[in-house]
Amino acid sequence: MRIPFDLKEAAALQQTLAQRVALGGGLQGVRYLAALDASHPPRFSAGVGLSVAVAVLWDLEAGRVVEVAVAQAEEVELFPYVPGFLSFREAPLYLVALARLSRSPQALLVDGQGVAHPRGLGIAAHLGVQLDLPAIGVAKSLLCGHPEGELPVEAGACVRLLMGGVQVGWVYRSRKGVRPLYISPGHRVGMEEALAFVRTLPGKTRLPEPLRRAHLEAGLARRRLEAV
DNA sequence: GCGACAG
DNA sequence: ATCTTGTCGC
Repeated sequence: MRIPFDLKEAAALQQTLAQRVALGGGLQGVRYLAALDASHPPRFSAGVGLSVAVAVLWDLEAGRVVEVAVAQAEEVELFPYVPGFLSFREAPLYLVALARLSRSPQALLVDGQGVAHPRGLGIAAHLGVQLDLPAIGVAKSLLCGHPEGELPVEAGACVRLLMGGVQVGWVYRSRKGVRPLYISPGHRVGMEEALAFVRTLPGKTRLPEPLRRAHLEAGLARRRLEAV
């Protein structure tokens, strides 16, 4: 993956890649899913600190984690975090982690936005297009867009996420009373299908189990690597 | 110019 | 993203 020199070039690259995003299709037939999440060192640990990305291979049929692959890098070597350009910071690490899995996943579940992005290329869309795999973005907070109305407090409730009048994703209440999740297709999956798929995932907490596990593994791996 | 702003 | 125990609420 080519890392841009500046945001102007990065934005241009996103606009080009966004044209390759294919929206539509379901995930029937998919058994192995890769859940992606990353962990970065605290701000105040200026200078040194490792960033870690993990790819948790989840067996949808067995309903369990079958493998965990890790990729690391010095945080200072990574592209800085800038809202709207997250993929340039984390995607390179995800690509390494995915390559280390003994089996290739058939779809991706990424911690971040899919097409619910200023230029239509959130990290889930970027990875999906680059790997040509079905991908769905599951973000814990909103980057852009406006919820179409009030989201009911009940578990399972959802409202459309709009940008300029067009739907780019969903605001989804996974559990009763919890803050919503922002679901958007990344590549090779439809709007309805993306939400339907996330709803089929197991989990008793706000995040679907595969992503919750990825989040835990990323944090554990980072501290485990910095300890030595 | 002002507000918004994934991880 | 990360630092963090107990504690309030369903």
